[in-house]
Amino acid sequence: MKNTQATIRDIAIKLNISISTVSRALRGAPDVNPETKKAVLEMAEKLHYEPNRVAQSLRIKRTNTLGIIVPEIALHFFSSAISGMQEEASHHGYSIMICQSLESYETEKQNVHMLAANRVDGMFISMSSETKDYAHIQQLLNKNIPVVLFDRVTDSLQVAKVVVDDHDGAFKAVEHLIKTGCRRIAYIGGPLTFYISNQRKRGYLDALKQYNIAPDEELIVHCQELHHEPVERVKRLLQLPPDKRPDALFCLNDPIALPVLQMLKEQSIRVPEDISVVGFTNEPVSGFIEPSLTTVSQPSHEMGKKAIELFIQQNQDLDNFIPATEVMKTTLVVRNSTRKI
Amino acid sequence: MKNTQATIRDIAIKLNISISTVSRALRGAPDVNPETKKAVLEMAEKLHYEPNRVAQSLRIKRTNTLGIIVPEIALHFFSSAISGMQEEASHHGYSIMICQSLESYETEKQNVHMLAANRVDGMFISMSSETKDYAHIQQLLNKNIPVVLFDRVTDSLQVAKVVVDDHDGAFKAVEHLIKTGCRRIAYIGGPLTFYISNQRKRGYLDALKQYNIAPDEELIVHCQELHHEPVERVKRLLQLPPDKRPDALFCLNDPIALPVLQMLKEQSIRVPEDISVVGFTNEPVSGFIEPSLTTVSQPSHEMGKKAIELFIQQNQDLDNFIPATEVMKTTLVVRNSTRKI
DNA sequence: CTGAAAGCGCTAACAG
DNA sequence: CTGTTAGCGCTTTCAG
Repeated sequence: MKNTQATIRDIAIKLNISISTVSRALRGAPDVNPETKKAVLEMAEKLHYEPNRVAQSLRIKRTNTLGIIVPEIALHFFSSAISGMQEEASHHGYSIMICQSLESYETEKQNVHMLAANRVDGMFISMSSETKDYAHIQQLLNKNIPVVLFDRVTDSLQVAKVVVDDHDGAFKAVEHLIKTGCRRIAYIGGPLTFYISNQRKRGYLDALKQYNIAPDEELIVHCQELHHEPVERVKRLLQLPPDKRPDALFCLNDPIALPVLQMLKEQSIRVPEDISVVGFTNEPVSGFIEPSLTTVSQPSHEMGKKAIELFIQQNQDLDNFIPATEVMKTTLVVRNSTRKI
Repeated sequence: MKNTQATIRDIAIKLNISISTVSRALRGAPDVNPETKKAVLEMAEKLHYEPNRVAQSLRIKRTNTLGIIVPEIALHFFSSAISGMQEEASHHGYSIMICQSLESYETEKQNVHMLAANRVDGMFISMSSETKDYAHIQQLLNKNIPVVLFDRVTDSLQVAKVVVDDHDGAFKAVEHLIKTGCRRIAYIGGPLTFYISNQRKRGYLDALKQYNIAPDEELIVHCQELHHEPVERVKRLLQLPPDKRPDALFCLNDPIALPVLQMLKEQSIRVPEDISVVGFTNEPVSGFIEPSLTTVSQPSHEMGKKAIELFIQQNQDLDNFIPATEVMKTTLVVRNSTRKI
């Protein structure tokens, strides 16, 4: 009593016709007698027939399934991007399979293998902060499996990408800090190998330069780990002598800025009077925290949709395909963690 | 140049042995010459062989894939539950496929069909608020596809379930309101057919009863739609004459309570001085909003893990399996949207 | 320890 | 318009 699932064979036998006719009828092929077709459809309904996509996939060498790898499903930026992908994918008849790397390079590699073994038709990857070797992804390309990177990307790979203009977003954020009177602006970033962190750092440095503020190495922090280290590093910055101390913090992202804000509150350091704080991403929490967080907003849902669109385009014209990088605009959302102009 | 993927056949030919031997070696079967095995493994590595799970699945009639259907991926409760399922599933060698119903019954049905067509080994469903007919799920059971319902469940189906003690959570929430001096407590719920809404309503009514407060039908609201309607309905409640007006709102969940809180702020109605508000779920935002929201916390990540565990158990002992309902404990999180005792 | 052969459920020529 | 046939890549008897 295991697999009670009906097959086209069952339908064929019941109707005393061949399985190929059933197959054709089911798929709505043009050259099939309307009566036969009707009979097949009715019998399928009656037997609760459900096409076996596994068998189909094996035969047609396509699974109509897309694989997604993100660092952490539960982070709003990613769940929102996934949601966008899911919607767009289902419009095009694709199912999605999801993995999380939990910011581990090894897990990410395993995820890639698992999805490859499942023969997904394409992979959508936002890389772990640990990842600095891209052989596992290059291998997919060698096997002609389309890859779209989003948000957490790298220059080392010739593939379609969906990113925001990190440099521009960071520039606008830091410019805002400068315009509101901050001069000793610290950058709280991620690992040195972390692409988006470096892009945002470049934007930070360029803004300083434009306003003739000399960067101070002491105020540029690279965290290896993003959960606990940032708060500790900021604490250390606050212990610098008064003239060395930062008067603003530009954080790699909101998940870093929020606990920092929390810590400042605990230490009774006033924001923005004593120190300004800016994040990146615009998590839903950020608008509600007290003081609300000034941040750079990324269109997560749209980025997800766009990633799928890029894949669809690429598939339509496989031969002369040039990997496109879609750069989406960020918006500076000014709230209360920075001073008024 | 399409599928450059190596197969066991390729390995067999290169090594001049039979494909069955390759298959055995790859799966680490016991009865295979260590030398042959070594050669096979090396050749597999060399050819970047990746087992074809599609073919495997067709043959062994198991896909090692689990299907998940939630109303909305981007809601924190669900993305957190999914994250828990993903982790637990991958421990047991399962991949996961994800769909969202977007609170639509029709979409939910399509999702079920799609996952069934993909021959997932089990389905994990949190039903849409629209769903009041369960034939689509009953059909899965008839086909011996294990189903685990979580959070959004129903009594009408004999399946494994993971829920929180909604009645108890609601009771505690309302009891807290009463103890802090509220007497005209409104319940802002979902559709009459929405199981969890009714459970929470029961908890609400029982708390009133226990404290000898007569329920007032006027204060019990059932919203058909959960995005805009609740705020409108609360506005109407506030227009009641002073002696009829509620002094507290117990909301079905945080996604309802938060916009309500926002609206009260806009209307300069003080919380909790003029009116207390309690939610359910404990979204991350809820602790940060001003005033922070008193709510009932659900262990979303753990619920996800538990759902997978239930499925694994069920699979180990298919014959004498009795569908278990796992009831998890909620915690009342007292914050600033309710008065102090 | 290894090979031959059958078949999972379906599609796609090809022939009528 | 319909049936026959040959696989897709893999596992699994059954013989050696």
